[in-house]
Amino acid sequence: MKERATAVEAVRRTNLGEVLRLVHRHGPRSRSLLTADTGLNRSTVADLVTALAERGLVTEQEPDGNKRVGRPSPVVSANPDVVAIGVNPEVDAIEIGAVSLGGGLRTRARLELTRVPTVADAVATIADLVTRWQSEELSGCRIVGLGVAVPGLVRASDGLVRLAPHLGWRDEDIATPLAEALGLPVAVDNDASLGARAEHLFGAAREHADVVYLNGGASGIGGGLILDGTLIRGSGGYAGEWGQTRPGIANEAHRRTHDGVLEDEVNRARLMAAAMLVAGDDHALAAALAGAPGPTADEEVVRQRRVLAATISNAANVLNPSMIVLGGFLGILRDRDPEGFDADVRERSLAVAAEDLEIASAALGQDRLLIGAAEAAFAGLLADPLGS
Amino acid sequence: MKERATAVEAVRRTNLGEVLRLVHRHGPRSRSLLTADTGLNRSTVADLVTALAERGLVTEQEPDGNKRVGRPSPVVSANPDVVAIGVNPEVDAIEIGAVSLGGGLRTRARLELTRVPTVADAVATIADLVTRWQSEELSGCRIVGLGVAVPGLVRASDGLVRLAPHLGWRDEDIATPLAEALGLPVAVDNDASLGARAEHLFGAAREHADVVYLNGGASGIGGGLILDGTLIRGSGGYAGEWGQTRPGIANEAHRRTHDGVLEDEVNRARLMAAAMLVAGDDHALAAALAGAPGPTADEEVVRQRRVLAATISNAANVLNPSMIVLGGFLGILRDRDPEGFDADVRERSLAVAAEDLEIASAALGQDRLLIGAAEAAFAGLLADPLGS
DNA sequence: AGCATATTGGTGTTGCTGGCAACAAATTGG
DNA sequence: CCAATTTGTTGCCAGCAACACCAATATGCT
Repeated sequence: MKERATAVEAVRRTNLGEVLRLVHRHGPRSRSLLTADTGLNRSTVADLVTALAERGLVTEQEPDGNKRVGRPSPVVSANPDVVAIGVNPEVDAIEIGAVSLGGGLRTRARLELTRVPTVADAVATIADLVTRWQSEELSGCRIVGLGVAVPGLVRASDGLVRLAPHLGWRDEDIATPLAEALGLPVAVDNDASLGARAEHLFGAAREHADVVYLNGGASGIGGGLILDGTLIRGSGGYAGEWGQTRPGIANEAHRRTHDGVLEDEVNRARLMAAAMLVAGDDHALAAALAGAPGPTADEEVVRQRRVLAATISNAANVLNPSMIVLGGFLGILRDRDPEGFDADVRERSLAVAAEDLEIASAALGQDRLLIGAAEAAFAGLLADPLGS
Repeated sequence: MKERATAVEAVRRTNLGEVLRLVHRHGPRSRSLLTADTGLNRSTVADLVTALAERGLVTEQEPDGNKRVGRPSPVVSANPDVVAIGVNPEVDAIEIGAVSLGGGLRTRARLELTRVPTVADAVATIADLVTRWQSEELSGCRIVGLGVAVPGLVRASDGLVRLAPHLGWRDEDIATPLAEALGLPVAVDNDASLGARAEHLFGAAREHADVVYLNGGASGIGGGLILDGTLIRGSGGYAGEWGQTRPGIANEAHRRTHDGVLEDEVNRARLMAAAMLVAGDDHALAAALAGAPGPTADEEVVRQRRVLAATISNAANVLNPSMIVLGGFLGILRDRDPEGFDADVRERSLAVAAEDLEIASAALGQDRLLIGAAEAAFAGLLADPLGS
């Protein structure tokens, strides 16, 4: 192996990656469209597509009969037999999905657990299922890697799980044993960051370069941050921990804790209690809140919305995103009256920061984390499509 | 002019820019050091340096006698006769500086004003001085452009000043008339963003890729944000407005306004009042606070520090920077007891986010904005050193 | 002093990449 | 059936960085 590739070869890698990224993220495209999108020469694009097709990364179909003047241009599609595995270990289950190049979820499974998994449990369970998939559902497929979405703090430099409180993991390395068990490259990242990436690529925040993503789960509030089109991880990889910030609460009556952090105040358990629910998913929670008798549930919703809106407008002032995406129960809070919520945020934001700001509830459902995790696994391929 | 440069030529541009950037930002370097830093081949670096020298951007000196084994390597320096002009229009004066390639401030001037300048005033004053400089102090120099640091909100796409409250500017275009008057390219940006860039390149945040910069001035609190090594401007260019965020205040006794924003609570005027000063710069303020009798001044410092620390720890949790730089009177607040302040911030931050976090007061003085503005003017040259 | 060794600059050559022009192919529309 | 239009294909060219080889200059050992 060469110590260092030439800079001209890097151009080739970049261009190959750009073509592959286009067909991966924006669906099948004709060669002529690719030349327009990349700005490269026709002959160059032809060469790049041929190279990708030889490696089995893309396929060329007959031109679609869209009846335009001129010679029809063959359509280039990502090969759906090239897949990445996305994994999301949680307290009660491990979810695994195989995502095709092109973005389609090919298969998925939810493995229920009887106890909170250790790293060894998780590795064994995952390796077992993936190995089975390799000889069944995914036989004939090329698996390029695994991505793991961990509900906790993940060190960016090496993917070490510094702290995943609900799993009870502390300074655990899951990447190495998984990679050894399967012989595949493994990427590990925080779940909210990967959710942000998924919403950015395939969900509510498509085409937005500056995105704030906030997700409310049973365990707390996490976030992801895309600025200038790139996922921001911070110096250690721990960026996005909105749940641990201290919200500005103007009305002291709205405060439930002394000097508490956002996830103490805006909190799924409090909503469940207000809706008089003992258990249930987000869907059940939304329904219960809508049908709850008396003013208690409404008051709690209003209170949490207020605190959340204050936090979001702070984020809008500091980061000036064009899109803020709310996932999990935060989406429920907003959906009770989206216009009112958005107006509340805008009112507390700088006018110029608010003028281009959109707010949306998450578009992708449960598959969000699996897609984001798989995307992290695809990253290496997209950076260097022909690389060994 | 070509419609589109070839991708191989882009490699050349990038490499030329990288060499020039190295000698600009990190001082004179031997050719052999440049090859090591760029990772390029010796012969390539020789070619690049020659091309830059032919354009008068760098000069080569005799090897310094550092007595190392092997053939001595000539030292490459940025040509200090290549300059960019940095400008900072303010309420009471317009500051202008000529910054050399290499980072040195070559000349500067402070033009006192009798009234708040209009855009036309500012353009006339600036153009006048720069024209005089061109035939005197800067005769023989090549001026590559102007950068303007505006105390207000600047639209990223075209440099339009959307709102500069203290100057009374609203939707004003200063770039076009300045560019026409001088025949030079003009870049406009928010003052705090440019201050952040200056601290990042030449000040307290050197070598840090993720930096939060907060500056406290007479008019309020602005900020700049460098993440992943790049200046974050947000979707419209208005990122960094910490002054308009609502701080988390745990102790209600520390609150001075109802539902006020950070710059209502943490505020230079309140400090001046507590120090019983009517006028004075930051130096005078620091001295007065240190010497003020009675507990009033101390209490106000403690109160403002608390509120500021809460805001900063929120930023640390969300952005996970490796360095937070405090400028202006915020630096004074911290300097009263740096260790105590930093500990307060750390205590309210996630442990993992705090472990790599440094906090510092700004290292560059008054020249900060001029250097940052000039750097914005240099950006075009560094992106394409031989371009037209 | 003399020689081997180490490091770097200089020069010409080589290999790779994308652009380009000319030609061929495929389709529409009259 | 032909003109117009658009795109794929082919062969050639220019730009760029790497490489090999030689020259220059220093150190260190004998």
